[in-house]
Amino acid sequence: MDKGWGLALDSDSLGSFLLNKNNRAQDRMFPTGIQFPVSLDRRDEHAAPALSDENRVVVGEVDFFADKSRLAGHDHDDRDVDDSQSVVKKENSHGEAAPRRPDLDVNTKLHLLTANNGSDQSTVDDGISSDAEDRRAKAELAQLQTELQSMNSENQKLRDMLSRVSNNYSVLQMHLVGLMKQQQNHGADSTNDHEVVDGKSEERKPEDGGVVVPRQFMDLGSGTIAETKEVSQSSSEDRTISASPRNMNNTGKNEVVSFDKGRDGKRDGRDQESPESETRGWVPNKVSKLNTSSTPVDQPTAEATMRKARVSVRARSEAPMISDGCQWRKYGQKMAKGNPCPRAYYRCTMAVGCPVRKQVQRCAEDRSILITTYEGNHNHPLPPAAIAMASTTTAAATMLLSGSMSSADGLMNPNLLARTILPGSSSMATISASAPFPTVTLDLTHSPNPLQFQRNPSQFPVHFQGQHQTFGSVPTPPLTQVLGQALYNQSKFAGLQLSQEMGASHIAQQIVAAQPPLHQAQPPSLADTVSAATAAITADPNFTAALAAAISSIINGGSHASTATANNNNNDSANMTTSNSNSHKMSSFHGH
DNA sequence: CGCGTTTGACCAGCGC
DNA sequence: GCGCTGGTCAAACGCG
Repeated sequence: MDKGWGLALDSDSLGSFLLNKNNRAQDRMFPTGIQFPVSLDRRDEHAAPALSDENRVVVGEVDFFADKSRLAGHDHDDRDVDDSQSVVKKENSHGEAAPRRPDLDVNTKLHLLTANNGSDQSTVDDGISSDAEDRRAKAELAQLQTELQSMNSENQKLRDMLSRVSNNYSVLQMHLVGLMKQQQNHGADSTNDHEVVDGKSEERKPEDGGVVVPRQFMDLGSGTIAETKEVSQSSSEDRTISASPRNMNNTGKNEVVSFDKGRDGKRDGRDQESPESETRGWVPNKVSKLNTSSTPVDQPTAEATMRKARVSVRARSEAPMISDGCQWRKYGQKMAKGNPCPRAYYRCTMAVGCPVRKQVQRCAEDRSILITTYEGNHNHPLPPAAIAMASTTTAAATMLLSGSMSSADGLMNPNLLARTILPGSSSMATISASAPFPTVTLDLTHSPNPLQFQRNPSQFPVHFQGQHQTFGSVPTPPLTQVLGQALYNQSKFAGLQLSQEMGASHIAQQIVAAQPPLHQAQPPSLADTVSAATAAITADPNFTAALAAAISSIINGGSHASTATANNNNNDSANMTTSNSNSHKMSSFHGH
């Protein structure tokens, strides 16, 4: 993480900007001091505190067009100023601008992007107004009004959703504090009781990362999100639950069972006898005793459901396996149906009992594509770089999944979430309604031209159909595009409304631009943080899987950034193996 | 010798 | 009930 923070802002690439309901939404989202989880653990002076009132200007409820209109009122030396003004004037001429508020004047330096911004910029200043132009203008106005209404509707839904998420988060956070206090109280007679597996106490080694983090904390989300969902399990739940029978006893009741009770007697015996058994806490199939003592009896059901969520990364790689900063041990290989390439199974060995698994398989259609699927939450600290990167994406992932997690019908009503994340997105229906687990797929295999990358965010669809969610068609450089989506979601999470028509870098830049110049002298803002993260992340190939892991973390319930994993597509397994010569030593984190 | 991989066996879920 | 499939286990093996 020695990369510079510089973010090259290309003013020419600035797209439209929809600034909306900044603080108001933020206040609703994070009451009682809960901050927007975007702060990057960069341990860096540039790392901004989370989005907070102290660091944000109160922009208030700003109409999209009014906001853009404000651009005209500011002088700046950006070379796009004339175009922006032109557009603004035109928009004002339509009477769509909301009342201007001097205190909200923010010079975003944005080149406004509307459906017709490429052609109408000269139609105002020159004073020429033909009938054809009037008709076109009216049509545009109608279109814009429709879009505005749509956006407002989406915003409202989003705010409601975020409000629920925030409330849940607040409640669960307090619950966590209580649980941790309970754990401390029990610490004397049951040291590391949450780490006792099969009657054996796991050893926490400093090599894990220097910080001993209780698994309880690492599994925070698992439990908390499970709580939020425990009332909502239905038919799909049955599917998932049945897929995790080892969580249940033979009666199928939601009783908490210890690890060594989950499987049949034969397996139990093996697990108990095997010296490795304690390292095989395959959590998705086994319920932690931690939760036994700290959560409602029926929680394991929901938790088991959530743990089944997966994150899949599709990337082109000739290497047999992409290294991601974690240590993996192969424990199996199978021939999967419909694919001549074997599927390899790995488990994380960075810490004793880490439940994370991943599967690696080449795509049957294109064997240059390596599909890596992650499942589970790490129960150990990860390299700081991974944490930092994951922090950037956690909010996006939270937003990504908030609809599922915060509402009883989340998983059953994915369309709402789809509209929320990317309203209007209609392409690339990659769903597998039959998908056994909720899955987020990062498709990093597409390589459209750079212009598309810059200008066409439709290359970055997000889909929430069925229980399968996809970041699809991420172009080259894919990481930047992934970042763009993350930032897009993040911006929504923060109350900003950015145009879905923007490209990845646009979003990052506009988040930066959204920060009022007057506040530049203040401590790093969200924008600074994001821009810094943008610079670092877009240059860092580890980001991809960091995002994937972050999303996985959220899906599986771990809202903590440290659940993230970072991938580096450039390393092969040999490299990883070498770096893993010490089983307790973190593998090298390339690029940091 | 320790550690990781290979590989056949085993198990559970699911569909027919 | 049976077969298929995915996932995991663990002994055998290889490597440094």
